[in-house]
Amino acid sequence: MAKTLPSFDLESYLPYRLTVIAAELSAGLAKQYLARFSISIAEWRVLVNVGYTKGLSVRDIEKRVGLEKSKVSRAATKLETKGYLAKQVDSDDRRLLKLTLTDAGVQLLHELIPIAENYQAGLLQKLDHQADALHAALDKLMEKPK
Amino acid sequence: MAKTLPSFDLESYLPYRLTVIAAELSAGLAKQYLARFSISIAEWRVLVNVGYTKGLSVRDIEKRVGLEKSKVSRAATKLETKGYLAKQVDSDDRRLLKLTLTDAGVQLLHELIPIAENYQAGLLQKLDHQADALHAALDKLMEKPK
DNA sequence: TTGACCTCGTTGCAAATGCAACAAATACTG
DNA sequence: CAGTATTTGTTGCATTTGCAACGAGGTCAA
Repeated sequence: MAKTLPSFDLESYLPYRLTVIAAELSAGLAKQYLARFSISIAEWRVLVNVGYTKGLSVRDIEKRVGLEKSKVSRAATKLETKGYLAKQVDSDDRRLLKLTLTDAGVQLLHELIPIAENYQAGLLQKLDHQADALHAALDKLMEKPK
Repeated sequence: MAKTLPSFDLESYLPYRLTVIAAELSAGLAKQYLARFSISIAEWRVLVNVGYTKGLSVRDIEKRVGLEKSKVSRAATKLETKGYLAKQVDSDDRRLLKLTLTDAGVQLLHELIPIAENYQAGLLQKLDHQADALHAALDKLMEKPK
């Protein structure tokens, strides 16, 4: 056997690298902070989106955040159960659900946002002055193929 | 109600951005290519690692790739079932498993690597000349806090 | 050598996930 | 209009996941 393999550098393979790093960052945030509030990452994302754009539907969030609609649906249901958001049928298009934060949801965000900002601040510090370059590169990566 | 929320920019929030992008890239690769070979992402990672460093153990891969050891174990078992790799008890330390590609595994990598390279090439093209900057920033992000 | 402790890989189990199927609502088409 | 097709959110179900527990092997000190 001992056939030669084509050369390949896994360490600089982008899908791999980004996945590892993203998982690490999300886990760092979730396990240290969000877990204290019994909030999952999916719930956190839904919460933030609903907080900053009122009346979003499940589908809107699916598209914005890249979460499966079933995941959004279940996260929204949990948040509703916990009293953080309210579902309301859209009167114009009754298939749509308008999601809105309750007062408790707003209150919760007031607690979570500083934690998130703090985490981000730590990351930016590590990045030194390269944050802009990082975002620029990520923008490029997300461009649709022409 | 209508309480004001602290300002927060989800779009530039790094754990979020990286997660979305990483998921998109991995899905792009997996759904278009790996799926054809009935290979999951975890299996693909194990395969590549075993291919390029012979005699790795499950624990080695766990550390290198950031996969749960149970995930590595199950991926390795599947690859073994499919005939792509062989498990062999280390004679020096009989707790360890040495993982090695079979000929079929080498053959499979010969098919997969060009596909992966091609995918990466597309990403690099999008990145234009910013690939180095991206990697440099990711390196910074991964630095251990001092 | 014995006994306490650590490490490796696997597995049981509960929870999370993704996908397809579904009902309800709306849009389109002739 | 009627009838068909599409969209939206939920749910059933099979698969995947992460964690803890386990057996087997190894280490170390007394």
